[in-house]
Amino acid sequence: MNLAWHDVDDLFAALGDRIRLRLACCLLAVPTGACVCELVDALDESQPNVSRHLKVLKAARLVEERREGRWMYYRLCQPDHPLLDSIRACIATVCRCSDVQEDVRRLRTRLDLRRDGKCVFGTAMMPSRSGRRKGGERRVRLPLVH
Amino acid sequence: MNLAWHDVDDLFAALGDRIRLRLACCLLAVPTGACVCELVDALDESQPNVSRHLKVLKAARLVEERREGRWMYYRLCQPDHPLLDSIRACIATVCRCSDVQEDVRRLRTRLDLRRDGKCVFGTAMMPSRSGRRKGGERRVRLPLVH
DNA sequence: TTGATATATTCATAGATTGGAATATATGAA
DNA sequence: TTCATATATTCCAATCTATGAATATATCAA
Repeated sequence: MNLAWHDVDDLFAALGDRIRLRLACCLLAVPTGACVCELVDALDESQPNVSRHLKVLKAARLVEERREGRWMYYRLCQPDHPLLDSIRACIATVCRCSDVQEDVRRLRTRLDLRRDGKCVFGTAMMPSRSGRRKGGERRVRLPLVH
Repeated sequence: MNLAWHDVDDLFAALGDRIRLRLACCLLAVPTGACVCELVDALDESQPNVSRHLKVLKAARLVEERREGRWMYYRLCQPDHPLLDSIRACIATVCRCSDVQEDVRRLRTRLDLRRDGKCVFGTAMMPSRSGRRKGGERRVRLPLVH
């Protein structure tokens, strides 16, 4: 199979951003996918920003999305090209060898809040590192029971 | 070994540009390195541009340089980290599966002009695809005999 | 020294990228 | 319908990136 230049450098450019690389590592750690608010809490970045960066990853065909009610789940695409296998190996190495471990740990904690394997909370359920959320108090919200 | 974010996304960003990816592929094909003018002819890009992009690759610690007389030879760094092995695998796949083959072919043709394994010509020894060089005629220059 | 030449850098500028703030959209529940 | 909420988008300003053109630097030869 022949790759267009267009696709190839977009692939690397997509990973050439800290936030997107962190997202990719998180998604590699959760093969079935994570929803936006879970990723927002894992990275402690704003929701619009996470959403934007996920869009870039999607445009590069690194991730795919599926809607489930109000939640959008993103996961890494299945590698359908040797290059994607190599890219995946890179992401795995970054996962192993960098401080992205913290993000993954926060993500796992967040995933513990799921009910029946599904996200039932919005964002702002995690203690913030950066004090981004004003007031600082954790919003208390009851889980939606389906 | 732990990687700083700084290093990691710079690495991907360095490859997130068409010209730099083409350069990386060319250098993978010539492990002992190629000089700037050979790469200029292989890619048919301007010398300042090739020089600039090589600088970015160097800053990302993907390539290293050595001077030999008037010529600067660039080559891929030896992988000293698992991530660099993975990155190399990516570049190799791109080499195999994309139209960078044309660049590598032109580079090999250019390398045939070497004497004793060293570059003895400047740029503009190759027929131009894009008609970038005004006049269009190939500059005739005698090789320097050392 | 002077001249030729391989490479690097500077300058200017067009275009792309980033991210905060605000807003829009989409879905589900009541 | 109306409200709540998960996600996406738009607007905007700041910043970064890419590249042509011109120039500077470095090396070698004479």
